[in-house]
Amino acid sequence: MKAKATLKQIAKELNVSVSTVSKALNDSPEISEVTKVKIKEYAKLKNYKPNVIGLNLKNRKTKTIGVIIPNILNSFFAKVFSGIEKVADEKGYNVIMCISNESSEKEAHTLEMLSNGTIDGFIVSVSEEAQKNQDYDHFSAIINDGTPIVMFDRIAEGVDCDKVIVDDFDSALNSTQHLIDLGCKNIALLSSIDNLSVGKLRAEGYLKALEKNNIAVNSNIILRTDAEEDLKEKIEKIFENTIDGIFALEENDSVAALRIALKKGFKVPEDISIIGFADGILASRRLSPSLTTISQHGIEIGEVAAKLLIDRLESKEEHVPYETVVIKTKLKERESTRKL
Amino acid sequence: MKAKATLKQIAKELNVSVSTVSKALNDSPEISEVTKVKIKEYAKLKNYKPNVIGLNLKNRKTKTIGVIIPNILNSFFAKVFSGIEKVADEKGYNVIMCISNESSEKEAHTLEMLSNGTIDGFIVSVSEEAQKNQDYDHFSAIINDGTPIVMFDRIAEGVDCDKVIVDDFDSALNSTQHLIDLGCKNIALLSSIDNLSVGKLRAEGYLKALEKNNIAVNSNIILRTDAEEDLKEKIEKIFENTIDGIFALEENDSVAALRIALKKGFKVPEDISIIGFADGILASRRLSPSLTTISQHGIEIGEVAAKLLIDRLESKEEHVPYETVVIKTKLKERESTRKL
DNA sequence: ATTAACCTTTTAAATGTTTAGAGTATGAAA
DNA sequence: TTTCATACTCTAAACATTTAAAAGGTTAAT
Repeated sequence: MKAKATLKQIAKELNVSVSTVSKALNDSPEISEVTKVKIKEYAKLKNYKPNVIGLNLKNRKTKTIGVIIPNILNSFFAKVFSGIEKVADEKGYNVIMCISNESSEKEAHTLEMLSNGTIDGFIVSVSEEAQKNQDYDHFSAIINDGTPIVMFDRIAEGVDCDKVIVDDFDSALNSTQHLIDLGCKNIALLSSIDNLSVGKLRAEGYLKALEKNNIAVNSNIILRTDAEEDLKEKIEKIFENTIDGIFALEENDSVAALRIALKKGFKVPEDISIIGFADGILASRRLSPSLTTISQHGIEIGEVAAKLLIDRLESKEEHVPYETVVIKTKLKERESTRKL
Repeated sequence: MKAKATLKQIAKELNVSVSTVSKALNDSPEISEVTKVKIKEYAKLKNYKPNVIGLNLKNRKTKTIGVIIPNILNSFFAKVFSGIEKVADEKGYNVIMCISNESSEKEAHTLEMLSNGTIDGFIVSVSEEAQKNQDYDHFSAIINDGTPIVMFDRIAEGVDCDKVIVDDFDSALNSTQHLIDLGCKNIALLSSIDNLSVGKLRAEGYLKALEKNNIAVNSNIILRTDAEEDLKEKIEKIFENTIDGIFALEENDSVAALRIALKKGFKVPEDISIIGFADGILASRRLSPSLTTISQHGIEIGEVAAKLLIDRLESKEEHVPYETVVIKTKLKERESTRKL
């Protein structure tokens, strides 16, 4: 492990001052051609690369953004991340990634840790715990300290910052309407994410669609929970009622519903049509029958979030107003719904 | 955006020197109780947090590790990453993540970028392109410069560094043997990753099992390719031969094989048994019938890799010999294979 | 009273970089 | 020959931190 070349070492070796070396390497007109050539050649020989930390200290920025997501194994978040990484890379930014594991405390801790110089700004999707407890003070504190945050998907209503969301309400409304248009009279709602802001919005969209079509709400075929356990049992209970349509707010819910429907001998889509939100890539489109899904454009969400953040970081203006970008979802019709 | 508190500002405000403040906050015995209390209180009031970059420059390390993986949408890599993140977090390290997108050039560029002070060490799974071209110089260069690298899964044979691998050869051997034990006489091999080191090793394991059991190699039922396109067509061609077992080297391959088998009217596992390597979480165990898989313990791989790297970073010894840790896979018997 | 010992604080250097400003030499113009 | 501009290089400060070493002051011991 040979010591890395620094300006200081080069300066000493060539009997010039550190600043001469710096200026020569930055091609300053103050330095004579002869000296420049000499220094540049020597630097190349020694494979000199400016030390990033020295630069960071000088510039008081790091060209690094911190991403905090609840869980990388959820492929929606993985997709968003890949969008972030793509844009960050294009603009010369690094990405530090932290997993909150849905813990409010780890979220807060990470914000604290990274905001003291390590990163220039954050992109965050709020942890379940923080959403449940409406515990958003750690975000406000960081923003007040001057570190910008962009939130996506799971956002904190009260916190003033840039946000990127999916049109959860509208797409739930439209999807439910789609089921109604297909002739479904008894549409079950399956939600295992009723603790999340997005879950609530989607459920509201469903209810709105029923209301618009003068369909009475049947609470026997509505499952709104936040527990992972007994999901199967709970869904099976829903099946004890008459249903001809299922609207699932999460990929897990729709996959589980499909399996149960098939097991109970229903024909999909002939007897029951199923539409579900799809976080992921793998499951839904590969099942038989493949699931009609509402795709959430995870990659695009990530790209937009990264652009918002970097634009703010590089803006000369002090007080750019905060933006909320809504990404439109798209209904991907597959085999689990009849054709109109 | 109020300016963040620094030692300098505190020192000025309290009319002491910067070093007094530093020492007081670090609880140095050199400083009197009175002064300590005064400084600590003021620092707390101003919410002083030491600037990490200043520290990094001083300590010449950043407590940050760089992870370079080919693709975060592949859930095997997502799993490994979550293992890395977990250990890193426990030991107080941050993780910068970069996606190589299977590009050798981006891989090299990332190594270059980050190795000049930003990170203390790397964890890498080699890009497809680099593996194809045996283009590993960028790794050696970084290691020579004194930045440690730990490679996992897709490793570079010639490069001297810590490695974490799965026992690809042995597990392919054992899985094929398992199919043979089940009575399969004509076991097809499906590989769409024949360009990767792991793909080659697994194929060799398959061949070795046939050899051991004196089963002639039938090249008509062996598919070794590195192209994603026409995978379905290629697999369908394999089905034109007599087969009663399928050994798939990648999740995609096994899922595709299952669908095709079912479509062609085969009963699984009665007519054909299927075993596949499983990178992911979602697909295989949810299909009907669910797939028997070789699970790769992605999270454990990540944990071990992170431990290896951090141990090396924090070791006082200069020349700790490099290690190669082999993680044992496990056959998860599900519905796509008969019971013995 | 002198000195040693001690306690507390400050100075200065170090990490690697940039850059404003000062300094020096050379050549030309007056 | 003096002066001035020009061309080049160097000094020093800045970013935020730590720490060895020096310095200042008090107390106690000889």
